[in-house]
Amino acid sequence: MNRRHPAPGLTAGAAPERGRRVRRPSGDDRESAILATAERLLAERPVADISIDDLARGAGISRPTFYFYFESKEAVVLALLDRVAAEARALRGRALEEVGEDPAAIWRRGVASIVDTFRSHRALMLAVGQLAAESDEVRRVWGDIIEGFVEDTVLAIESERRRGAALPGPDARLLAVALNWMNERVLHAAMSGQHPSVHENDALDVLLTVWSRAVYGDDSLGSGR
Amino acid sequence: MNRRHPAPGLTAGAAPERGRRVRRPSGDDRESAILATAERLLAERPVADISIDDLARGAGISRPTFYFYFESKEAVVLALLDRVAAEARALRGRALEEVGEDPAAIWRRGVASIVDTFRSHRALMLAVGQLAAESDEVRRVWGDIIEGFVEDTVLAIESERRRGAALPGPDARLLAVALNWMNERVLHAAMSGQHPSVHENDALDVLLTVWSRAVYGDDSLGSGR
DNA sequence: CTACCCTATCAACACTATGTCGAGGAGATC
DNA sequence: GATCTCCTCGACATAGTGTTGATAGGGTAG
Repeated sequence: MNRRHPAPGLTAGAAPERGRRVRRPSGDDRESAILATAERLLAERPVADISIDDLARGAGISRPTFYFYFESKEAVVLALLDRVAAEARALRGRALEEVGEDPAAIWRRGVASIVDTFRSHRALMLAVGQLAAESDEVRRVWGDIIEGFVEDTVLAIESERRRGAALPGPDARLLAVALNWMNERVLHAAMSGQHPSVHENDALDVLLTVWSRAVYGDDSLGSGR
Repeated sequence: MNRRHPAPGLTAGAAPERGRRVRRPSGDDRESAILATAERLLAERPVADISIDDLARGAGISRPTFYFYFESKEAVVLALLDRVAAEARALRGRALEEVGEDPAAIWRRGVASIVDTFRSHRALMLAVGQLAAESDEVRRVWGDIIEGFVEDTVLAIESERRRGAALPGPDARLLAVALNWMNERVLHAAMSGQHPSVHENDALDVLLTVWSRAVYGDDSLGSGR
């Protein structure tokens, strides 16, 4: 009963447990073979149509062996999500540093980095959306990621209000939660081609317009068309 | 092979096929027993935890008999959704008539009627949210309902722009799609207690604030706190 | 070098759920 | 009373999940 199962999502929620344990190679190989298979299959079809057996066979192992590496299909997706979330945080951090102190640029880059992350990992994002409906664990981890954006947003709104640039009004957190869920939903609809939706290429513009107006009451973030 | 299965969702998309066919009573009784069971069970636990067998047993029939009345679990939920959607359209229609020509009141009532519908059918709304992730059919029907709101919204935005009251800017449809998906997502999060979310009682206020600012650039719809 | 342990592996099983087939029964209609 | 249509279910086929128990083989401690 000496399983590994690194408790997916703790990585995203708390401190990452970086630092691979010393293990003989085959273990890590299998693990990444599973991850790679998941990525490949997700590009082809929805998560719901991928069985644990597909994942196992794709990685060249049997189904019971799969369970030695992951607790479930969700755990695999969560592992992929951890990597992407880390990458996204890095991207976002770099984008925001690069841009200095100009508030308009900060907002633009902040929202744009979310849009970019969705666009460059559409298959994963779609899968997470699916699974979030079924799995408490996935919903929690995804919620934690959104929570990160919300907290950034709250800080930014409050700082802009202090400066007198942003409209006063409802609790910054309420506004932040609403705007960030809007991003998530609009992007999901756009990526999946759900009807009704905006085209992928229009998403950033509309979202920014709504953010701009919701925070400042005007189009000072640009692209109000 | 003389099945009934009224093609759920067509009812929502096109003209409702009102007017029950003349059938001996037991048929309709069974059908509504299934519907009632679904409603009862949905109030207790998530759709995913309700099997077709639960539905059948709850209605006092066997599983194969269930299939005589509905194609699947989704079809049952869709049937419930049809009823609620009709009711919601009526509510919305009445609310808007009652309010005359005052634009601010129209917006407020329009958004409020959506919030109310969510609140008075939370179990169903949650179930639809779950199933929309898995089933194309549910996603399509739900999308059609949202599309209805979007079209109303587009008309209202364009009319307010013509009057010179609303800000010009991005295509009204893009704005409408974003705002309506925001409603959906924020309300879902609120109803399910997903983290992060706004409290159910705060939802209307925040949403209205964002709508107001996105359309007019100010809090002219009131409740900007 | 041998006995032992620990990691890794899978065949086989137990279980749960879905959807279908075919054989009826029971009222209405001819 | 023959027939038709609606309705019903036992029994089956299928597909997926998760677990158990047996085992192979590398590392290592005695």
